[in-house]
Amino acid sequence: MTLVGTLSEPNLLIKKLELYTRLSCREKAVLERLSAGPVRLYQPRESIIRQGEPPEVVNLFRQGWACRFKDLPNGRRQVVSFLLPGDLCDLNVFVLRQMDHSIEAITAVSVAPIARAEFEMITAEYPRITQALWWDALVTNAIQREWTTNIGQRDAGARVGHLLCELFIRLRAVGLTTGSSCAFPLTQALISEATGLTNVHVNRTIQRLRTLGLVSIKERRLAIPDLEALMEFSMFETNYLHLDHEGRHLDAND
Amino acid sequence: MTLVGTLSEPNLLIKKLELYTRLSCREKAVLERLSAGPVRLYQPRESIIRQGEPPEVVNLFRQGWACRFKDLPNGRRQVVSFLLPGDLCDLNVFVLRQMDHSIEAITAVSVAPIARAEFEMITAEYPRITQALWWDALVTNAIQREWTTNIGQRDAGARVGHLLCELFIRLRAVGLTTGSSCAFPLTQALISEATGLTNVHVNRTIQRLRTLGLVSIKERRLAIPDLEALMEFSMFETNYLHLDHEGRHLDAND
DNA sequence: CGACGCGTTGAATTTACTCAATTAGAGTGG
DNA sequence: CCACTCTAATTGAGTAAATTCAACGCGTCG
Repeated sequence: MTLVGTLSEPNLLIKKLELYTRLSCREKAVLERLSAGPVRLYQPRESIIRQGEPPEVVNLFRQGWACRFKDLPNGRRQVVSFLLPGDLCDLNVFVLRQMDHSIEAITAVSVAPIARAEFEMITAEYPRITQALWWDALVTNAIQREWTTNIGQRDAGARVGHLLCELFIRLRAVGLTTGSSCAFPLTQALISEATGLTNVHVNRTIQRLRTLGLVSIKERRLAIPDLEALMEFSMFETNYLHLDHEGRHLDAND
Repeated sequence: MTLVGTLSEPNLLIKKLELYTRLSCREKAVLERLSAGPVRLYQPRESIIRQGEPPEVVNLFRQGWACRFKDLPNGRRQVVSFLLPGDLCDLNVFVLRQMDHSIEAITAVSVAPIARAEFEMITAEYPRITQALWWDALVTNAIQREWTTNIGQRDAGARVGHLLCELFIRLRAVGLTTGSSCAFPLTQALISEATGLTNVHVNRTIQRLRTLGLVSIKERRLAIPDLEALMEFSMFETNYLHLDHEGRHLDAND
């Protein structure tokens, strides 16, 4: 892990929270400042935090992809979520003593660590932001429930398709897609660890999705020519992502 | 659903929260009062809230078992968690506009609905309780991640065994076990919906666990003669339940 | 070049599913 | 008390989905 100075990309956390409710300029400025501090950089495959360690900061993911996973005694592991730019993790820092899972960089990752004091300042003084952070945490849970459902009920084709839909839509929500495609750094091995399938089977499954014209993955990019069709095929329903501005009654005016 | 007056059982929410941190007498009194109001009763299989509806109250489960589940377009459903006495659900009431899952009674269930105002009073005035409620919410997430892992990585035997370990230990944590056994109202069909297996396969799996002397389920009771052995068999590690008094630094003195 | 990561393929095997029928038990009403 | 009904548990046989194991191709990088 490397520490470097300030970066200046668009703040995707703000973009994401505004899917829930409109923030005021002042609130946005506060969030900008939060994530404008020094940044930690991680290399692909580098560990960000490990199972058993105490969490120390709230991490805001600025660039790159990471995954949350659990190791099992038999040597296998389950990826339980993917962390994308704009995502927050480890809100448990203020409560839990030790991590029950690990987080690891997939690509090069830049993270803005947010200290406890800053967080408490926000929750004390900016109720609308606090509410939006709650929304984010609850959506994270909803995603976790959907993953349970995905692995438990869908066959390999729909299961992989569902994961691809989710990632595409989450990326689109923060503006990281271009038309019907997006950057896609996941290897088939990672997809298999996330879906509970073997890498061999994932390979054959993706080939089938390709043959059906539903997806195309090449050169680290994912293209979904007909998202509606893939959603139908994968029994994907967007509601669990709660992206339809559900906090509109709280919208700021300025 | 039926409304009835006050009941007086031991308050399992308090018991559960004290696994995290010791509460003061005053705090306990507040929590007692919270859940001492009128109670809602549900019959087995009765719906408590349905996917798509807006959540209206925070429900504290006082008696009985319920399950949270998601319906799929193909008619199947996935049970994503079980709600036991002392559990809270639908903290999302203040944030999300619509439920992305349903909740249904398994046995006869009695629930104490907690209004928004009461909740806000607590978070404003009782930081230690608030912290403990956060702990509860975070543990709920940790459980959801473990379920994802369970379904994704363990074979049928360990998967069912793991579920039984979890339920037993959660019940034990609130004092609802007797020696090595506990009430167990789940049908094999429910177990299959929770584990992503078919009921036929669950049946054969439980028979195997029985033959191995690991569990015995009869007359709506579960007995686990050697919990250590079942945990080993199921690759069960308790850490994700965060039951070891992690908030001890916050303990009340009186 | 050689090592390595990643994707791909084949063949055999196993786990879990499907479908259908049967048994057991609890509860109901005549 | 017994027939009737329902739900839940159980069994058997055939099938399908996914796994395992092993090997190979291909591009990148040191």
